[in-house]
Amino acid sequence: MHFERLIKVKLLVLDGNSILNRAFYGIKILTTKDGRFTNGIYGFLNILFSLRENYNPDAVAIAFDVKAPTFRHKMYDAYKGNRKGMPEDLAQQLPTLKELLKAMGYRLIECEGWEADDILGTLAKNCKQGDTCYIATGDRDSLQLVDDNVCVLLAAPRSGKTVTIEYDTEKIKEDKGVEPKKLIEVKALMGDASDNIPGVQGIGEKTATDLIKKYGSIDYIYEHLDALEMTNSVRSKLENGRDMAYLSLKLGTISSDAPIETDYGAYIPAKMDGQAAKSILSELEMVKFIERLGLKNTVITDSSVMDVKTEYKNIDISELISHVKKEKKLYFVTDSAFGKSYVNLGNIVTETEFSALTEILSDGEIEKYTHDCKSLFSYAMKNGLEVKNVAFDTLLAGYLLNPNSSDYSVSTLADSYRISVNADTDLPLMRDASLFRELCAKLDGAIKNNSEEKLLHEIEIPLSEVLSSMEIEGFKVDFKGIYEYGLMLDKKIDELVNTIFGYSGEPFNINSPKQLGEVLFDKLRLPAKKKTKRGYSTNAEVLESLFDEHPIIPAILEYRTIQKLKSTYCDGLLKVIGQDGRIHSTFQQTETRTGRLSSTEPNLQNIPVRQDIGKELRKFFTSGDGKVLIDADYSQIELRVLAAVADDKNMIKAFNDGIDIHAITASQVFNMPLSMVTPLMRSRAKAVNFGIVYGIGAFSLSKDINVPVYEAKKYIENYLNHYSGVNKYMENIVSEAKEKGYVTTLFNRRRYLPELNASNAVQRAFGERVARNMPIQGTAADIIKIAMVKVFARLRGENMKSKLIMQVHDELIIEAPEDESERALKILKEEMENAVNLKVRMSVDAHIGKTWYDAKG
DNA sequence: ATCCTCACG
DNA sequence: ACGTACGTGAGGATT
Repeated sequence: MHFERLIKVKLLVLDGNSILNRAFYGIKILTTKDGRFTNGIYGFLNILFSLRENYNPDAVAIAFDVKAPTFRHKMYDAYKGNRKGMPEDLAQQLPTLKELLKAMGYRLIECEGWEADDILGTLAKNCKQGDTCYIATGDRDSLQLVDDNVCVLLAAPRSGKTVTIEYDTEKIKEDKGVEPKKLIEVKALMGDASDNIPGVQGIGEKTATDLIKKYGSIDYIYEHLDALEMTNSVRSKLENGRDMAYLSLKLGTISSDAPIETDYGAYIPAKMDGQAAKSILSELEMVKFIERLGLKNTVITDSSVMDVKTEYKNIDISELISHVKKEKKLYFVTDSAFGKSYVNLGNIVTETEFSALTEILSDGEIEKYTHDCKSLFSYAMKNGLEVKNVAFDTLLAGYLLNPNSSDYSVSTLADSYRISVNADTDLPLMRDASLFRELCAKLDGAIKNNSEEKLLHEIEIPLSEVLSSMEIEGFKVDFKGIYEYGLMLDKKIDELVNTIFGYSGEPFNINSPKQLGEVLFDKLRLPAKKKTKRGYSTNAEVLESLFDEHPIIPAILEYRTIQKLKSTYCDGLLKVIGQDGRIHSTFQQTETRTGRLSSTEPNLQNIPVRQDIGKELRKFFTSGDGKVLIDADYSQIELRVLAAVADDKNMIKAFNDGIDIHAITASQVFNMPLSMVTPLMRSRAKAVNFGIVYGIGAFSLSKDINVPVYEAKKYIENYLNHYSGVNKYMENIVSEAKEKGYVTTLFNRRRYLPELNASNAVQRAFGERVARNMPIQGTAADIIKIAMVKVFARLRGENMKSKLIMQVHDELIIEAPEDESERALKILKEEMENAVNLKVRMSVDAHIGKTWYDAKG
């Protein structure tokens, strides 16, 4: 007896393997800290979630292939060898994905002897009147399944992301010119190389579509071949290709009789097993999805700030303070919540409360546990307070534990380090507090485990205070000067635009690489050298190679330079000058994967210097009245670090003897006495030195210094022969990285390198270069950070008014009252040179000037 | 949101 | 056959 279902069901069927494949190739690389690949799962979930949102299915079926191939696929294989298997990086992800989907309540379909598309076919075929079947797949083959109730959602890569395009009967007719059912007939005639469908030799898409449109089917065509109207050439191709046409038809037709449950009601999702799903997602470090499934810990988030504030009103401040004093610990999350003892700074209003806080913050006996101590230091500094004894910081710790991450919020850290809420209190605030305490303990353990305690407590935490001071001090600039410089640039831009339009014969947007490409390479017929995803490449390298080909090229190059100066620097900087006439950049301490700082809003670490016209800008970066700037930079810090970490005797000696390192390198690479080294040779050797630090390849070096690849290769070989310590280091560091999964700096800063396990050779090579470079760039970053902490302490300790105001990776700037300047310079140089004690001595050049332009020396 | 380009070390 | 040196941030165009 069969009862018709009363409720009509919208069923979403996913071709699991195909979607996973699309997702995998759509996302570059994504792994957990220990190097497990997760990009396929990540992309799959993104697609699944977006389908759920867009189509709101009542039921979901997810089909996966089971190894044993079907008859149809056996024929494939017989016809054209083995089909490509799944890459190892992806195959590893499959079992976890399945487990997760089950935990989410979905029913998976795996049917011995049947592939996923046959399952799709069967479910499509069984779509009952009134039901709707959506088929999500990346395989165009499935388009043949479309009918009035069946719609295919084709996943396709579109500019880096995977989007789904909806195909119903109309859309297919429009696109392909035939009904969905006829698609397979067309394909049987035209073939499909990517699917190993042979088709009829010599029949292409156009002819195939026309034939099927006219005659309806392959059967009909072959039954009436002699009588049908067509050219003799097509007729004879069809005659010769008869067997292939029928074979192709078989190969391309998706089965619809897989032995599976076909009642859509059976695929209505079960209740999610939240615990299981959450545990899998935490292992995958996919906090975003934990949130999307509503499984997130209820921790300190923006919404809970309100709770804190309302509850705070009932707290007796003096009780709180005496408690903190007794415990000797203050858990402190700025503008959010505290630990067992908690205070919200936003609520500190009365005088007694304020002074009480002063007392606690500056009490060195009381340990402060923070998340983002830089903002605490800033708050204190702006209010004339001092913060002593920051004992732990979860933001900095999270960064040190994995600098590859991009989200170090308390809630995310809590989820990725598997902190669960101890729900023994009904006060949400207490729950947050205990969670934060547990997070501190957990991260502290992890830091110790990695031997990163010194890095955290002696470098990063003290550095936070230095950075907060630098941000607050800011850099004085000459508003009027920048403005007028901008007017001058505007005039030049006008002239250049006229010149360029004169050559192009028509106005166009020079800033648009697309339009520029069309003008240069279509209209003016200049030879295009390179292509990008979106069209012709018009970058400086390409334009320079065309420099003498057409007078428009030099004009465009100059336009680009000036336009950049105007928009990024003049307009950009004017926007961010404060009321005090100073620019207060933000120094990001948890941004880079190597341990460097970065600078934002504005970025003051990329103010022009290499070209004269841009360098002018530095004349507008000045010191306050009665003050000067002291600019000090390390000479070749990265090469010195290389010499030290590689323990290369030759290079160490060269540096310690004070020899020009690029010149001596040239004499080695070109095998001649130092006195015979020409400037050209020196500059090439310099490029080799740089290249070595970056993990060099002969190809890139040859491009950089304009010599043949074999020549570049020879230079590198000579180099590594002479600097044998460097050679050994480069080999060892890569094998060590492969073994451990990460590399470290001299001060134990760590970077994980999941790329080293990639099956893709390009990604692996990248991982190897990073393995060679990060310990060098990172150690240099450690060194200047140590110097900053020391300089800051000296200036403060000696009650000087001089202040650190800038860092540009190997360069520090102090703003000093004129009468302190010589002393400040001495301190700066001394602390920088003696920040660390390596076998290679560090050398610093320092200059005093009224502007950055002058002080740079 | 992502790409392209280009500024810096 | 393909891509091609490490690390950043910002503006403008395009999707």
